[in-house]
Amino acid sequence: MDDLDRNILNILRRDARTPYTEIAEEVGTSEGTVRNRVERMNDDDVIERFTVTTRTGNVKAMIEIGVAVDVDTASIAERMAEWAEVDFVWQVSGEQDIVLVVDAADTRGVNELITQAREQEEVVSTKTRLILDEKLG
Amino acid sequence: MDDLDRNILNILRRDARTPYTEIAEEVGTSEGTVRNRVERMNDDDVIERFTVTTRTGNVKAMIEIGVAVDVDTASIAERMAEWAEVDFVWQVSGEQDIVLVVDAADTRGVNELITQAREQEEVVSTKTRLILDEKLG
DNA sequence: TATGAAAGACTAACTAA
DNA sequence: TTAGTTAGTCTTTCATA
Repeated sequence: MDDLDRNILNILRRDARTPYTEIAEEVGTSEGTVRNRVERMNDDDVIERFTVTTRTGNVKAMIEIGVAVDVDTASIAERMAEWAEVDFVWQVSGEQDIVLVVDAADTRGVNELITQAREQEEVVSTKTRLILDEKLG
Repeated sequence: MDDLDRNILNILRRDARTPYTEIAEEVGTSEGTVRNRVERMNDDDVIERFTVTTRTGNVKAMIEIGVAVDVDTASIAERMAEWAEVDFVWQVSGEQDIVLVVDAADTRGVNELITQAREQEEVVSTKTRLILDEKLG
């Protein structure tokens, strides 16, 4: 990871479809180098995946979840990552243990996810915040 | 937005570099149709952007920020979105007003961001949670 | 929806550090 | 031995009918 890698990543974060030739010109190197660097970062999991961000549903929310002390948080997290409309599942420090970032069609969709979370035996508390606006870094 | 759009999106979410020809085969239509659909979704902002998810920094965190009542939250959010290492800025409901999702090289990097946030006049409180693990939905 | 043209990405051989 | 470059080839996308 050097400055060249970081420069390439910054361009890809804004638009992952920027041609290698264009990136090369911007960062001052050859197309081949950019390609090699991207491949290497992809293999090394510096780049996790190429993806699209969507604004399909119009209601995004953070659902913060507390779980019982004696359960395996990771396996619950893994299960929740499979739920439709869930974008991220984070295990976090702080009062709650898991944060779901969800993107639902409407508030009813968010509510169904909260209900679904509460129905899990391991879940002892939930706290939801609507994401009113999002800006990308 | 119909089922065809949704199918295409699901493929792009997992790998945004899947060729149109391959997507077409998988969803049972032609390359041109896929291309037109993707272009349309891109124009309509159903697709926000093509991007890469990275695991560069090893410390991710949520920095929850409370701001004074009489200030323009949106403009602060916009400013913070420009900070390096910030992935998302969300305006949220709940006790705090803004959530930064950051991806820093180490805990010092996170700490610098917290400090930077506190230095803003409008900021009255911060609360940070480390993201210990992330799973993608 | 097909087809040819253009753009982009990939292969592999080569060069330099 | 590793990273970078380059030319030629192949794949994907794009525009046209």
